[in-house]
Amino acid sequence: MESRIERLCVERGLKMTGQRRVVARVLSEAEDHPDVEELYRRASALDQHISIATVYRTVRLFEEHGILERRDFGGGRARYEPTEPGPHYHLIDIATGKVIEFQDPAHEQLMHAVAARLGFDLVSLRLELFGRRRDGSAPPPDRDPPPEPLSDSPEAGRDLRLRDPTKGASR
Amino acid sequence: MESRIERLCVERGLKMTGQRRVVARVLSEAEDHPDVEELYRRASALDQHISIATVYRTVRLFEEHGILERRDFGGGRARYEPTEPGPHYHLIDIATGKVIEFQDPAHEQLMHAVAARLGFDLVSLRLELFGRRRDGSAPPPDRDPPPEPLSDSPEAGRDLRLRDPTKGASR
DNA sequence: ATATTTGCAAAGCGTTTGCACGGTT
DNA sequence: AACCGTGCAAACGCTTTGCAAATAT
Repeated sequence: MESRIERLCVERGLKMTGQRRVVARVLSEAEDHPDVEELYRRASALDQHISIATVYRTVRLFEEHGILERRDFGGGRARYEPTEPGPHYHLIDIATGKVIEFQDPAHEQLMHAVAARLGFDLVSLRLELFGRRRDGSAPPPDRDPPPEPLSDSPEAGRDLRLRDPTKGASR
Repeated sequence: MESRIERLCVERGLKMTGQRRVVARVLSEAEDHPDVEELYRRASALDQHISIATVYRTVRLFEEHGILERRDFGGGRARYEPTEPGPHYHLIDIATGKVIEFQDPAHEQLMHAVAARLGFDLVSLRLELFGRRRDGSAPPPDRDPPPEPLSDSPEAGRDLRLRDPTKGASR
């Protein structure tokens, strides 16, 4: 079966190799924001004939073609998610590392206004919220229209930079 | 002469060595958001007896003591600035890499509201604007109350990740 | 048939660290 | 005097890359 992302690749004229197909499929099925190592793990499960170097090359390629978006939630590794139509942002649960997506058009307007006030046209912006689940609030609250799609992902909630005491160094 | 940051160090009981004094002074005098290499360069100009490892250790120490804040404007290297009283954000000129600081209390409220809507207490957030100077707008516009302090800094305006064609790789 | 892609292992970058030495309190 | 900070160079973690073999069009 042809995955959604594979279809995008073909549309954009990318040469489809076996490993690209696998990565495309893994990405199409991802509900979260995996890093390269995680993609490699999932891809390997489907097809042993993939090296991590190829995964790196593939995500870069896909990103350059607008198929994928690279995110940096702190932690030193890039995270990826398929490009979605509208802009959205991320709230990271610092206790679990879970990532919740949300939109906020009002915020966008505000940032355009801020940039304009400073004499700039806003080209892009980066926004991430780090929060702690309110105890007393069951998992995601279920307001009228659900607060927007959500997704989860691994990663210790780290605000600054990594500092993993289980390993030697870090960056 | 004792620099502002040196004073903070003493207040917090840090042992003041020659190299820490120099780094403290460089930071006190910085109007921008230098990375470690730049700090090292400036510190070396004042005192040869400093190694870059010490600069790394010192900024980490200062950061752990709340004297310094680490920033990540993309580009793969951490940038530093002395801790300031209120929170503020950064707009990066993608043409020049210049960094302009701004505040926006309204934005903060909004983000608290967003987090609350999702069932979270906002612990911290990361916000950076990337923009292009409006041609037709002289440098920073001079509205009633000046649009807030500004500062500049090196760095190619790169949104994604580094990709410096003058060097081999990058991350 | 030919230009691209892959795997492997090595290199690169920013950052941290082990160790012996030197300076601070 | 005891401890802590420093310099050097080596190690680290993530990512990119050179090269020869494999593959897509």
